[in-house]
Amino acid sequence: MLDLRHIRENPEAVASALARRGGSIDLAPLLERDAECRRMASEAEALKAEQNRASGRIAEARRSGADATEMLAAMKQIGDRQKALAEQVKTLEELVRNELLLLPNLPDASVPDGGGEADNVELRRVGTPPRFDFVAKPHDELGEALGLMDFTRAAKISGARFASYSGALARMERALAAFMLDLHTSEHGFTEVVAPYLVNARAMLGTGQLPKFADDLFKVTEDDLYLIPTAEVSVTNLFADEVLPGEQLPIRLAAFSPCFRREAGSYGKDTRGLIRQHQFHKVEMVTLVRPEESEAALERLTGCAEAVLKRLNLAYRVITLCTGDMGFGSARTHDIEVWLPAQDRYREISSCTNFRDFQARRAGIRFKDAGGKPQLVHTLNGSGLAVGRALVAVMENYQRVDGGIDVPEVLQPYMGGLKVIHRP
RNA sequence: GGAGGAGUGGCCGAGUGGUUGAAGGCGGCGGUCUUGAAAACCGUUGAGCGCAAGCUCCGGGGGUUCGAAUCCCUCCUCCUCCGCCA
Repeated sequence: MLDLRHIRENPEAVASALARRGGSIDLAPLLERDAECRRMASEAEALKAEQNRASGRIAEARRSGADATEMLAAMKQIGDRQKALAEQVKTLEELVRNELLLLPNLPDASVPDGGGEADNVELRRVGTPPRFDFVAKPHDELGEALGLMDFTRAAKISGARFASYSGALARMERALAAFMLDLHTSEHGFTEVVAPYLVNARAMLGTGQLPKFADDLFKVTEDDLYLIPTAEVSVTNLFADEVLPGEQLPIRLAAFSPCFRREAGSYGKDTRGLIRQHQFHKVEMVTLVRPEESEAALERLTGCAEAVLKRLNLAYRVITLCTGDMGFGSARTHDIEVWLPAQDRYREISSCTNFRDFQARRAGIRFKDAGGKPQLVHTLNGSGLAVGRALVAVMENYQRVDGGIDVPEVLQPYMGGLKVIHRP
């Protein structure tokens, strides 16, 4: 959520920053409503003040045994007017807030302009894509040929975009997750955390999934809970409505969790294989920092995600998303894309974002600065990494001519020393 | 799921309709004392909105009243007992 005061004071700057994301947003109606709201609020406050003073006088009169009936009648009227006015203020405030909740974050000045994917800027390429002297197969073909991946049976019980895999592939999923968590906790200073997979609307609002993106979420209507699309939601909201002691920052948490996404509007995209599923696993890194540290924290976070790919010896590139391709709450995002031989291109495997105070304002996450004043933190998060897609990358990059899959060295200890996956 | 109890400031805890944003204690901060520290003593110490006056906030929402932390309704959370259960 944007700072309403900042919009009031810099309407043109905000409008032009928002325009960089594409589309056009007219802030005038919002500002008018806000001004109207504040006019009425100060009127209501004046009435309330009068009421409070009179209340004191009535109390005094009562004590001294004087007659207060006249005052009572007068106050009744003022009270009614005050109440009506206050109600209108509340309605207006809610309206303003609801509009505010629909505004995306302001892109950082350093973010490249652009309308979509094509305008993203590549920062660096790391590693060399492997060369095969045979035609590289897609992971789903490899998996099914190995008899370890089954989309048909998964569809039987859950429909499209669900998968089942077994044996060494299932174990590799677990190995990848464990490897990632171990790396982040032992070398990158993250603390591992388990948090709820079902959360309430307040949490979804805090990180920005609601109210705008309800269609992307699975909802359990019976209990008014949502399945998390990423652990970012539960982990970040762990600190909602808190004022953290300044010395606790930075907070770095890593969480493994399943993620659930309806993928509404992605019909026909990535219909084969594990790339785009309704349910997948991800290790998520969440960082809470002081405002002046968030820029550096984004680079650090990106580096932590990259470290996983380096250890797995997978080729990747890092790109900065342009204004038109960034997520709703993002001020600046780096995507990491891993090389997929069968697709002959890089595909997203991690997204690292600096939200600045956008989420903190929605969720109410603050810290006490040196002066003892509560101030909004900056929040960041990044995939470290998407486990399903990491499995895809390993399968495709480590495939053998015989249809087997070599197990990356760093994963072997997690797989009982297994070096090659063959058809059982 | 059933029965009962409770939700007050960073924490503990008083407060059952009238200057109570809220006694007291702990903790924090500042000071006195001390070579220094501890102890003791004194002072100070919530947040949001507003240029300010001022207004709001005692789990959330609603109601009664001139006036509510205090009364009523409702929801949520926690605790105890019973039931069920990975």
